[in-house]
Amino acid sequence: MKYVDLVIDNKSKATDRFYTYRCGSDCVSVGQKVYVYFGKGKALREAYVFRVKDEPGTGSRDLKEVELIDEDICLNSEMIKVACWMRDRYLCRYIDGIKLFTPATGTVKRGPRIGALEETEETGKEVRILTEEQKKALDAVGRAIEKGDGKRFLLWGVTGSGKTEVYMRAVAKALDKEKKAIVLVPEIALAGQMISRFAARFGRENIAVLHSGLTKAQRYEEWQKIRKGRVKIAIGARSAVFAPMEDIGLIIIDEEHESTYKSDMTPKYDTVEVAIKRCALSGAVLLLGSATPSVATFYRSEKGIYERLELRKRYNDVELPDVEIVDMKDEMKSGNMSPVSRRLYEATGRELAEGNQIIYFLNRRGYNTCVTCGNCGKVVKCPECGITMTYHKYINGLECHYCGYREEVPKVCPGCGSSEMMMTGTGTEKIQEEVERLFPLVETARLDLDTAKKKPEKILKDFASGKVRILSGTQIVAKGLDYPHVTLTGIISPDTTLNIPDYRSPERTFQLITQAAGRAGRGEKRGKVIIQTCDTENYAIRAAAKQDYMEFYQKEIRFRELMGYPPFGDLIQVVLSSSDENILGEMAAVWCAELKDLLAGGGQDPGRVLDPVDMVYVRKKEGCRKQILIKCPQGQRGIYMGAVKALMDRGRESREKRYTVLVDVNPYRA
DNA sequence: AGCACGCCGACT
DNA sequence: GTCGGCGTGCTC
Repeated sequence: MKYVDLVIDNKSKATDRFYTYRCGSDCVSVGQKVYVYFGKGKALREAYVFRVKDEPGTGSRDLKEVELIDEDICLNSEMIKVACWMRDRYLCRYIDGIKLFTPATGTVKRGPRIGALEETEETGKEVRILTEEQKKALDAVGRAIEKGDGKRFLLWGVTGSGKTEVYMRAVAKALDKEKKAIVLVPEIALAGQMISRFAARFGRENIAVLHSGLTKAQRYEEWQKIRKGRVKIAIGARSAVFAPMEDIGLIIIDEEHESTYKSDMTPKYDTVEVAIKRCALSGAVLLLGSATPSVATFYRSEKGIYERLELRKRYNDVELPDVEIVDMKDEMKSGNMSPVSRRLYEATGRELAEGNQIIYFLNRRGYNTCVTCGNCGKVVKCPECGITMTYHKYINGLECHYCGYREEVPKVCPGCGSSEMMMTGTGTEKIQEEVERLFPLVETARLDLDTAKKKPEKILKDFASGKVRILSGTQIVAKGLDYPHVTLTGIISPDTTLNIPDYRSPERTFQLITQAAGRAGRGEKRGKVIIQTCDTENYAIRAAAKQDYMEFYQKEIRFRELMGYPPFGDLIQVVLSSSDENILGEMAAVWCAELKDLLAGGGQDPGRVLDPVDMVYVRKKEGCRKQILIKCPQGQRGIYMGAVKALMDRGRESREKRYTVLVDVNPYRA
């Protein structure tokens, strides 16, 4: 007879603890899914084994018995440990962590088999000769895999320096050691390319794919392939970090700095942190890759927490583009009200005359980004989310970019009734219109979320064939595009990203400019980049113009240290929401005071708890929201998270709570 | 979260 | 008398 500590699968926070059951079967192990009767319920409930014991332990009460063991879904002790760790790190429940490791069960709808889904273009076994830098990087990673000591690397490689080739060879080394590998990409769209290249090298049958775009049946099938050890490589977006894999030798995170690695759903985990944990538990090697590493990651590579491997040389020795900054304040002063500066206009004309192609980049969809009343100054906001509505010409209406809510443009101000409604702020639609006006003789196109939904292939095909000469768009054009005839990139306004009130705005701006600039000059001819900004002296823009990561990093890291921002500790965001403004204000004050008390009692500086502030995004359903930010210094995580958790548990005991609490560690936006 | 228990008012 | 409303409390 064995005894097991179980975690019951339900939606309650109150049952987030271990329950001891008797188990008749001796072959029960940690991580197993079982079925039990729980409480007064008469239906079988799902549960997971967290501990297996020979004695029941304290309290001799009559225990219930495990009714059934699920043979198909079994995790292992490493995964259970990760779930336990996540509970402390992200203040979620045991079961929230477990659920990430399990395939969604329920209605098993048979979708198309994955293999048939993408045409795996077997590009042949093209084997490139490694550069010296690639060899060096691969040797270091290979040695670590050999040792299985859980070492971590940052592969800092400029675009076109051959990171993927290093990834593939590192995976090959892991396979040689009878180990397996997980490869993570920032989004589903980029998984396709990675899968194709890995499939060509390792064979499609040796690869499983995991991402949120799969149907339940597909996900279940891929999950079992991994769980049963039938594949040695798992590729996918962030959720693939929970691949149910044993004998992991290597986890690769490509484009490590991308924000998509932070989950927006509970538990709000950070994929890199989870990967670090899994590697530490299994002795696997972690390989983070980026051309523009996050400041936090680079700091760790400076401190030796990650070993830094550099790929500075681009294939074919492609020259870096020539970058120019245009001051948009001067443009306006001299009467040019167009979002396209004279310099950019001239340069575009020159490149067109040479027969080249041009990309205009602006990180904002829509035509006008703001509708304001000229009389009372009121801005039209989404009734659901409270954020500014964007005017789209192609639907001739307003759209909320947060929830998708649409409405007509009000003829008169909903606040004061004035008819002086003003449309301001420039988005990609307006840029496209401006480009058509300025260059009426050439074919142009726009690529952003709106056009990508309809006919992305056609736009890309027309651009690839050279039919379209000027392509304007959002992030999509800054990312993967690789066309040799693009010689000029116009960065219309990095200020939109820079002016978002978030401590990482400079970092994101630097990354975006670098990415966008990387689109120009990928062929024979040297590229040119024009950055239009009102903030010509800004360090992020200056450094990006020089393509000098180190200069940016050194400025930024000093600022972070001064402010106590990551990587110098964690930012804990406590979000309180309520339909009643008074209750919210009251509770925010109480939480703030009690957090300060608790921390002061633990010998901490209460000044690290910032006063509650209203949040920009206000969903109507949640009523109003306030956030309290806590700057937790390095090494004090336990005390700080403990204080937050203590308050959350206490709040649960008080019966009538007319408000809700959410906690996000190092949120995407703070 | 379920689910049952229990205490109170309305209707057969 | 007893049916059913939901407030309260526990789950190995």
